Amino acid sequence: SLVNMGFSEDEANRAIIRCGADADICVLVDSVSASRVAEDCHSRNLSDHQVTDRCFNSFGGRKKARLMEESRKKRKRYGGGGQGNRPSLDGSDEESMPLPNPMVGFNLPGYSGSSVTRMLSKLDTGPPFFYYENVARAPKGEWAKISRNLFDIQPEFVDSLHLCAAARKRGYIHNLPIENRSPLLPLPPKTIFEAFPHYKKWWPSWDTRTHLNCLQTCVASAKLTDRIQRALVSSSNPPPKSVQKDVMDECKKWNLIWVGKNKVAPLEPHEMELLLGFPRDHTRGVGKTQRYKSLGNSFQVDTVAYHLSVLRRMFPNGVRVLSLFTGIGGGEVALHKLGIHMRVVISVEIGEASKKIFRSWWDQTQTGTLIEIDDVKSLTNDRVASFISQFGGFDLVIGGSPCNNLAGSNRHHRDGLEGKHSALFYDYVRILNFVKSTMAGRRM
DNA sequence: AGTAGAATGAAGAGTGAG
DNA sequence: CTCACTCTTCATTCTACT
Repeated sequence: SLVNMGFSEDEANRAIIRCGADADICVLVDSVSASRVAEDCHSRNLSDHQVTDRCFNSFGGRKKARLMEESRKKRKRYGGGGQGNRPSLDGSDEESMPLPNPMVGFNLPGYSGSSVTRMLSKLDTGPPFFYYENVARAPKGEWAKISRNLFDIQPEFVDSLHLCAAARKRGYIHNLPIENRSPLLPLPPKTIFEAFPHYKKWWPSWDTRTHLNCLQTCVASAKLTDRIQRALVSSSNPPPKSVQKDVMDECKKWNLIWVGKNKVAPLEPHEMELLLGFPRDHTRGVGKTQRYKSLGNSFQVDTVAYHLSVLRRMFPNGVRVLSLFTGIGGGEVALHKLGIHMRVVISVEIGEASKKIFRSWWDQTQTGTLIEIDDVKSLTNDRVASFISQFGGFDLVIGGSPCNNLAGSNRHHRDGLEGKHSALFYDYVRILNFVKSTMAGRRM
């Protein structure tokens, strides 16, 4: 089982020796986790100054002054409560919801211990637990609006670049505990070269990227990469600064990698799967365009799994999940890789390709009950109520609502939360509130 | 009906000099 | 503090072509 969950045979054996052959799978996973974290800290202290700096030394000089200033503002905005969960009540302040720098959320593996504590009101702690996700850089004021609709809980902004080799700036609002989180193991490759060592030989010294930019839904055309290749072949080595700049601009814009002499190319779908924490070929079976699209719209599994890891101790017998906007199942893959059994998943997803991908993964890996629903609009409160009585409630309501009208890449209809697609957020709110009130009424 | 290619910037945040 | 500048961004729409 441990090997199937992605641990090495060696690690599994050591854990079994430590804990005994009849130990619970959760105990074994914890054991491997602990030893990996210990190892990771050890090696980092010796070699990785960059991370160490960010960890411990980033509060000096001007940065400190700025952070102090930030926290002053925050205290003012949040009424001096110190926990940062409740906005001020006067409503006179503008809707500022500053993004943290570095964007590491409440805490991340390898970034010292839990740096933040928070207190949630009893009304907010559930059941059920809920987990909401969307792009961090939404238009101004939109995250304040999202937060207002989700019990004024402060978003946790994380750039997955701190956990894997590609950037992914996202905001998460959830009512999960934030202490005693544990990362998915093995830890994902943290740099481009760790993820793709075989490309190192083609990587020019003047391309200093260590991380990729955000994986999006479209990729560069072969004609573009051809043009770049021709430009490089017909210039000196190394090329003049102007050519370098043009090439680098395209590489960053389109997330290109060096796959041959003077040859760049977009990531293959299976390489995106790797970066996002999915099993290889997870999205295989649909057209390439669909694979790119659904991967670009997906969770970064390791990031989500880190947040969800606290559920493992709380639900040793598995969880009942209401999964809205399931997509290719990033949340479910995270739970599975954490070793958390899914007794029930009600999955709402409208995309045919995504549904096919998710169903195929489920059939291969899961034994629980899966119920699929096409449209979130057709999941009426009555239907939710009948699911609640059928399964006795939900333990987790999870989903990232459509980002189309929030995302910076959208030139045409970046209309904010009220946009055609992104307005489905309010169905997430509707359903979550209904589940909460129904379960509270039945004292589940 | 589906795919590939190309064109379509603004918005915010961060940075560093002055 | 201002100001100029750099950087990044879960995308949409139209066209040409199988």
